[in-house]
Amino acid sequence: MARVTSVDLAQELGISQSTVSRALSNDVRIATKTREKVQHLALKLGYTPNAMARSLSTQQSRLIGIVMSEMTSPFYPFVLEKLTSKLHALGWRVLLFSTDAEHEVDDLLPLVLEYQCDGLLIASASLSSHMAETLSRHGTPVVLFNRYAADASSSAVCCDNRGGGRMVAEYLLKRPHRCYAYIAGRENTSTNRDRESSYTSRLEEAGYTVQRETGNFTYEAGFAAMQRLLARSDAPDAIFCANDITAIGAIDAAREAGVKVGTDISIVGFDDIPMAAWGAYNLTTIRQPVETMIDSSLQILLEAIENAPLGSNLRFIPGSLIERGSVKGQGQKGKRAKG
Amino acid sequence: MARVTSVDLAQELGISQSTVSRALSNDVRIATKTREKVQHLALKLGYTPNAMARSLSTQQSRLIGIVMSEMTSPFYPFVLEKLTSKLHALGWRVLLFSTDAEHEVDDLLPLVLEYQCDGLLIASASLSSHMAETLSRHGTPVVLFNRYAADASSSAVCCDNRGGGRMVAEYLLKRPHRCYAYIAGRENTSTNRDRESSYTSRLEEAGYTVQRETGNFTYEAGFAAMQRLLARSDAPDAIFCANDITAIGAIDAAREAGVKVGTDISIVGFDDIPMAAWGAYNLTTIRQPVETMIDSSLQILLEAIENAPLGSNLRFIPGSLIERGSVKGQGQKGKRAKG
DNA sequence: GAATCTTTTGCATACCTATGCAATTATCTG
DNA sequence: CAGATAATTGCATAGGTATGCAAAAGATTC
Repeated sequence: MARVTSVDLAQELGISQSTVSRALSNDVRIATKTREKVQHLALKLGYTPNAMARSLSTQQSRLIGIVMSEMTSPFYPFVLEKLTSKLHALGWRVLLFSTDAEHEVDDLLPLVLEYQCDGLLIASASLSSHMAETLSRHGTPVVLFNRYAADASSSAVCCDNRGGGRMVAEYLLKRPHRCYAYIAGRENTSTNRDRESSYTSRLEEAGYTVQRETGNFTYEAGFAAMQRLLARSDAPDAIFCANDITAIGAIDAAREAGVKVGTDISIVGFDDIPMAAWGAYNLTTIRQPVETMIDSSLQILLEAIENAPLGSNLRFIPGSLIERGSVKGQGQKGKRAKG
Repeated sequence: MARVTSVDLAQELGISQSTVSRALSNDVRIATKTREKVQHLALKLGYTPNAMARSLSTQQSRLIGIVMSEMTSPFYPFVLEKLTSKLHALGWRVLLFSTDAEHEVDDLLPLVLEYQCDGLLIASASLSSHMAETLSRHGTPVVLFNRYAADASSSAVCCDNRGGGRMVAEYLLKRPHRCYAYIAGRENTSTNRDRESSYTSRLEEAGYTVQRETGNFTYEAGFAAMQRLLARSDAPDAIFCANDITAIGAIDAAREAGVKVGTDISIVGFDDIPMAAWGAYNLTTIRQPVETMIDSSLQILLEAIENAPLGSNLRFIPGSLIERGSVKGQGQKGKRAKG
């Protein structure tokens, strides 16, 4: 029951604890023979180093805190999985925190700090500038994923949401549409703001006004918003949704109302979650460059941990438009379900 | 930059470190005045206790390891989110490990042990008996979620998959079906085995033989399996899929082939993920009692951490059949998309 | 074989908190 | 006010690892 420690190994072999420690970390100064003896015994006795003690001694926890808020939205589990497996491969461990609403992130931070995380990654949630400052005082680097701070005080990696919104506007403008709308995501997110403002301003540039319905990035909200749009006298025939889940809800609402998506009206999403490719939806959308975004975040974060903190680092990575069947005049593109 | 420690507080106030420690943990023995002084200064200087040092001292990490394998399958993010938020509320932190294939879980365990997790929760992955033994030697309680060990050596909480499979068989038998099939999940999972064997044996009891296609719990596999089934001369008209994602793939394949789901053929899933309720699929399925399963797991795990390890504890929680529109002769039940 | 250099090991301590026990101070009692 | 009890604080150490520096052992050279 009592775990075996490096001291136990030392006693058993009649050598000092420091030698054991060095032998186990393959220190060149230790004679090959001793090293082998130690490692052999360690294996035999099932020795496991105590990471807590090590952290205390080295002042490094090898722990990365990940704070994630929309864990059940299909986009983020993928991100989380990739992040953790990549971090593991690099010898880091992941301390996971989840939060529902945005404001709770601040309450979580003390816990992160208690565990001496060497770095922090915050996905789909933002950080008060006060907390950003606390972190920086502690010397804990932080990277925001798919959000950025208004004051650009923290590093962040985002999809180029503005570029994406503009791309959608231009794509829709090229096809025969009368009337445009946007179904929003949660209002206080940079993601929603950027997608909306770029889409809207591009359309206004072209002389259109854009209808708007509220939403919150969920299926149910998309469904309801679409029903409201369809009930209008000037119902739009080109709808850009804040994300794919919302768009899918909108499609289902349209179908239920007997409106043909891809023929009568156009719906475009954002994310390219797996469900967007599912046969029943076949959704035209902006694909977030997830892998690149993940790699970028990790690169920035780990870099900041290694070297001194080198100020904040903002990176926007362009997405790409994936043409499927939910926009008018696209022909039968992507009609087949994804293989 | 240098983090402020309890020693710093002590020096600043001209008292001993032990008094600071006790004051911060609200020890009754400390005079109210002193306690307030200490807590006030702690707040002012932004003192954060060092969890590593505490763990070392108390021999408790307050860390729960969660190992999860199918993080991108829609069922598990929900589980993960619930688990972490409930654990947080109870003052525990979550160390997250993800793994692709089953065999890798063993490789992960040393890492879990290094960080002195007080308990371990393994979801949708299983544990070699060798590793189960290692854990028990270290005195680390473990609970399996939705898997159980063949030798019942570890505690586990599962949906009653056998009951679920039987329920589906009986439900389908009551309606006009000619010919039955099963689209499998990953073969080496207890989940798949239990769902299949109970379904099949109940149907065989009723004098039917059951066709079978392989799969692996994914959309793509379900899609392909359905295509193969439809290509058969004796194509089945009642298909039970190992999980919802597979069933959704199957539905899309059927539609593409011009087969009407809920009219020409019946498809039933397992899990009741949110997508099952989406208008386009409207899938009849077995709902896993997730919340109950989660609460049960935590209860068993935390109990085992508190008290001595009290042997293994198996719990099977019954699911319930959710009638929607993907089975023949159901009428229009659940035709509306979920509100 | 002494002197020098190289290789290998050990000593001592830092890291930060919690806690048993002893010591000190304050409060009470008759 | 002495003596006893209660309240409060401090001392000392454990917990397990890493690491700077000194010491010891071994190898090399002339």
